[in-house]
Amino acid sequence: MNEASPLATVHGQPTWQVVRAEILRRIRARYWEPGALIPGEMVLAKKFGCARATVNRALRDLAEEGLVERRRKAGTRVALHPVRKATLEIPVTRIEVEKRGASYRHAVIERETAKPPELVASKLGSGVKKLLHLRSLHFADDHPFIYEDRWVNQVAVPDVMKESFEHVSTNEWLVRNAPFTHGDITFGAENTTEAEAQLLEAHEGDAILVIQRITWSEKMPITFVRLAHAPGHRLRTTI
Amino acid sequence: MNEASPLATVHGQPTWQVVRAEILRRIRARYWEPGALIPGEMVLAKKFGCARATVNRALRDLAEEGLVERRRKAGTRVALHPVRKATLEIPVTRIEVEKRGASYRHAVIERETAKPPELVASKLGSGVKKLLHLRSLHFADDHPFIYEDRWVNQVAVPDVMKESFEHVSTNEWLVRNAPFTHGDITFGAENTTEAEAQLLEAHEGDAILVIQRITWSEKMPITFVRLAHAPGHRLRTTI
DNA sequence: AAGTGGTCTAGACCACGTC
DNA sequence: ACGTGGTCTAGACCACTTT
Repeated sequence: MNEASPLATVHGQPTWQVVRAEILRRIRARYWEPGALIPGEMVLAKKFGCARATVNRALRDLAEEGLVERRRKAGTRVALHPVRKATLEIPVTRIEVEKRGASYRHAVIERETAKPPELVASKLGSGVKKLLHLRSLHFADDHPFIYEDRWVNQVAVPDVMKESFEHVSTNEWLVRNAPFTHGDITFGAENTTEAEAQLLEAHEGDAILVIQRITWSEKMPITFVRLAHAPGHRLRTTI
Repeated sequence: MNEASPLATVHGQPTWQVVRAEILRRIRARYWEPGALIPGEMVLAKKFGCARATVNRALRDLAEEGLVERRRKAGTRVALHPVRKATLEIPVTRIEVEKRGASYRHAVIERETAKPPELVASKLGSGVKKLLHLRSLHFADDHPFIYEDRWVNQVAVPDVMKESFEHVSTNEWLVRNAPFTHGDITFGAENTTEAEAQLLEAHEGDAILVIQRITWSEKMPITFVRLAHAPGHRLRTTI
């Protein structure tokens, strides 16, 4: 096991990635054990024969992935409990359907201005009164794909009242017209109610994946949406 | 709307984040519309009164988030379909339970060396023959939390045969003794079978969140695991 | 008080992809 | 061929913490 080889002889790859890979190798080989202190950036830079900024880039990347923990003055340590992070892409429904090679279509089932149920109101904040309620279905190749139940804050997005959403899905329209700054998402499994089952062409009680999302623009809540996916729907990702 | 203010008068925040915020503001304000070409790094650097590397850092960050698309020679464009990415943290089960303020305990239900079902075998690759099969339950405050069904490749992790997993969960042991390089994850909803329902103290047919994970060390498959969560379990994250 | 990472700069060279 | 982003460097100053 080589100790201090000045930059491994790898080509094509940027130096910081080579450094990153070498540090990763040492961590995995237990050369630096979990919880152990890794040499400082200047030391590593000299060892690898590169600039400190390059080592910094490598370590910063590893820190973002949760494999090392960095603190000023305290130094860099190998993470005790490397929390792996899986990133799920949240595309617009139309794109998601088309990516599966299916044709997309959507239909608005109900559209009303109404008082939200307590559950929705509490999540959006008590100050939100005027809400547009939209229920719609997204289809993939004419099969129900997602049943969407959405509440939109009219104060945050006044233009929403002018749009029928017959040609553009609410989802896509909002991305264009009311970009959000941040949001909360929860993933869960639920048994379909009779009504949902009918809409999704499923059987009552079928297990479905339900995603709830609330988005804000700064401090102003924009929308709450509950997406009930057809049975069998799966989310995939890699780590 | 100020046009070319050399660095906004924001304090405490690193310059690259100020630049990033300003670019983000212009995108959201439609100053640069979706699909539009953003000025080059050198131009922006001069406009903001900072070094090109600083602008680069800001734009690189935005690119990673999917808000802009960058290509050499072609330049930087505002993304047409900003794919938001939600990052889910995948902690060791024990940590996840303890983070909820509950006490953790686990129990091995079954342990055998067996031929995997076709479904598992196909996912791990046909070359994998010797597998350890482990079924176990994870408890939170003595209530079933996750039912785990796991297959471990004995060739990749020979030491696995020496461990009883009565004191350390397989999950945690593998993190220590067989770190993986990458993996696939799928999230789905399923109705519990009668057997599962009994283990999870649920009713047959209850909707549960099921996570399947396959991990590799380079090209060697390490383990396949199916995690059946107790009814009502939710994953949360922010975007 | 001192050491470590965080950031910034000015300049340079290079790789890629468009032209 | 040429322009843009990608990377690298050497040096500097600063912020945060631990000692």
